[in-house]
Amino acid sequence: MVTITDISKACGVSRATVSKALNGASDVSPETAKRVRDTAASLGYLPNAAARALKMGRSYNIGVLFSDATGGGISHEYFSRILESVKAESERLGYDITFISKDLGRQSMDYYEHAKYRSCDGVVIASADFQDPAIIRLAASEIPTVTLDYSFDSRTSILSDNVRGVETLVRFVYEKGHRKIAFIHGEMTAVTQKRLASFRKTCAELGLSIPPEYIRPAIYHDPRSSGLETRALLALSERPTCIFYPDDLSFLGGLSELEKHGLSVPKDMSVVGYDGIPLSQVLRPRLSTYRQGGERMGKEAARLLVEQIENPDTWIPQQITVEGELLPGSTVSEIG
Amino acid sequence: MVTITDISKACGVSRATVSKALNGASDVSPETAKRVRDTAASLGYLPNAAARALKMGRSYNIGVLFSDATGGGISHEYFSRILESVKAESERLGYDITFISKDLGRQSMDYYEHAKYRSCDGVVIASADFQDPAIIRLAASEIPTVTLDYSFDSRTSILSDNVRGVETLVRFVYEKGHRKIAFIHGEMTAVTQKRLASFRKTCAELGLSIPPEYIRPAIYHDPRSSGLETRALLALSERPTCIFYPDDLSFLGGLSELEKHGLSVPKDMSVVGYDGIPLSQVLRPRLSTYRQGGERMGKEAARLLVEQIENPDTWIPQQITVEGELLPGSTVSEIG
DNA sequence: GAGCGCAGCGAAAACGATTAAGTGCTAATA
DNA sequence: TATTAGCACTTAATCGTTTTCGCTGCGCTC
Repeated sequence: MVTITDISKACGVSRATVSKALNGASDVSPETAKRVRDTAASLGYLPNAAARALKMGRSYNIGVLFSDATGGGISHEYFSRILESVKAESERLGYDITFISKDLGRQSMDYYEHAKYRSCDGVVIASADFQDPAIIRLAASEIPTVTLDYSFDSRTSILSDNVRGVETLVRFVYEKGHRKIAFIHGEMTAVTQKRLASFRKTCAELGLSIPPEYIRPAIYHDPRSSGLETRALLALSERPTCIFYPDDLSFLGGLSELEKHGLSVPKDMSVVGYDGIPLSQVLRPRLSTYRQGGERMGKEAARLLVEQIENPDTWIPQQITVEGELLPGSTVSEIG
Repeated sequence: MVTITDISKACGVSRATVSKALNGASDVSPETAKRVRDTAASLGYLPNAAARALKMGRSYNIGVLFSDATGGGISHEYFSRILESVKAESERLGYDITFISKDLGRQSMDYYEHAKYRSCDGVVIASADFQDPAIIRLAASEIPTVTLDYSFDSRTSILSDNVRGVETLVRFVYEKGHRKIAFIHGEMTAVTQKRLASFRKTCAELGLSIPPEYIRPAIYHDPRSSGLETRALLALSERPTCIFYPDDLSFLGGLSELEKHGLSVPKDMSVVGYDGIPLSQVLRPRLSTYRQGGERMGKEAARLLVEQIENPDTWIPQQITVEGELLPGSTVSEIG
């Protein structure tokens, strides 16, 4: 491994000067700087991130936290899109990313300890159980963090506009003439609460009274669970004309249940999804859904985290909401 | 930050002893060891990964390489499943994972340099253009590597059993009575070549002669492209009775094209996919496909990489093939 | 010619951990 | 009794960088 010392010997200057030259310090002559850079290149010098991190207390490494327990694992479209854009933007800004987890090997660490151990300059909390004390500890620590889809007090967060998304969808189906709208939702997280509240509020604004049995709990990304709720809805004496699903994938569970009952979409039943994953636009009929701005969210998360890392003193926590867009699709029929 | 020095002061022993006690070295008395561990715990000591890496030349960090250029980005089911299992297994074995890329910030590095810079103990090459000189350089370097779905000479690799997978599917549809089988394949990578060769070989073994126009190039994970090829197949004077798609997602493009022609699956046309992503088993009809053992592959990759890292001298490169399984589904009809 | 400022460079001390070599000490062996 | 062996610990060097503080000469001013 070629080090700064090798360069200093080859150039006949001190290690201090080499370091300064390589980092563009002002007190080294242009000629020396060039000579140093040239020999560094010809020797194939690479800085040593560990030594740097040790000395500077900065690792140029940011942690990403995906706790799969909540079912928000990497392999869900929405999260992998976020991960990909966090990665791309971080790298653009000169930071690597490392996954942060509980329990590394036989050492048991919590998230905060893990991040400290790797001296992460900051952490993106992408998907987690926000009630978990370990998450709360991390968010309350001195380590810069950005959370996605949840706001801790006086910390920076990026939010998908769930309120607006649901409102947009409700108004969309309302305008198509639907009045009996059912809402199948996921587990009761902060996100779900917002969506449900928005659903209720928008319905109220539109003068719709939604019977309680139209609002049904299911599980995100679980077609089986939403299939069961669909069946329950179909068993009602007064069936809805339109069903909201917790996400695009859940819709598929509903779809097969509808088909079992001989109902076709959208002729006999209108449906909408949520997320706008690529798949939803490849299906026939194209799903009516709301596309969350995952890549924008990931990019903003990385950007704000780095800004916070590099300006710790002047940093003011922000909550940014990233808008999505309605994908009209064709699973909502014009009625009445 | 509490360091080993703080502990040594609190305990009245030298830093060396603290280090040894914490790492379970033999030449420290049980009592001292306990005292050190206790004060370490009470002080909230955390080792510093950077200092460790610097001194030991081992970072307990493994690099993961996903170059999105090839379309094998993180957000495809198959790859995110692999990523997730690589992550889980690595963490179980005490290693963190960091993404390796070209170009970190304004520094331009190739993969090898990046891995060196972060002193990764090894790299999992999960998805990449294996012709890329930068990849070749990495694979030829002294850094332990494991590649997925590609074998470099005398390096360890994990392969999906593409040959067997395609053979299984061909025999499956053959037994259902199909004789006119079309094969839409993805870009001509090593994997594609294997699949195509297996298709040809199995057909030959079964005495089927496949007209050249039944074999059509498309693009992986691109429903549009496979839709076009489907259209071309339907335009033939002698249509196939069964179509192979490059992957499950591509099938959806074919499906919508078939529907446009008023053909229903599997009544008028049988189809099979590849990958066996969860979605494929939620669709109605359930897709007949071959499920690749992504999580097994990721797990094996991590396991073998760590084994290689920890036994560099006695390491013998291996090629492991991970079997998948047929998901019969119901998109292949019984004919003849 | 004394005094001053400045540009360019170097010496040396960190950062936090590991580890080879060495130091006393007690107890067992020859 | 002298030697050895082993235990439990310490000393000090080391990994590759960064950074503070000084030092040296040079040119300029008064």
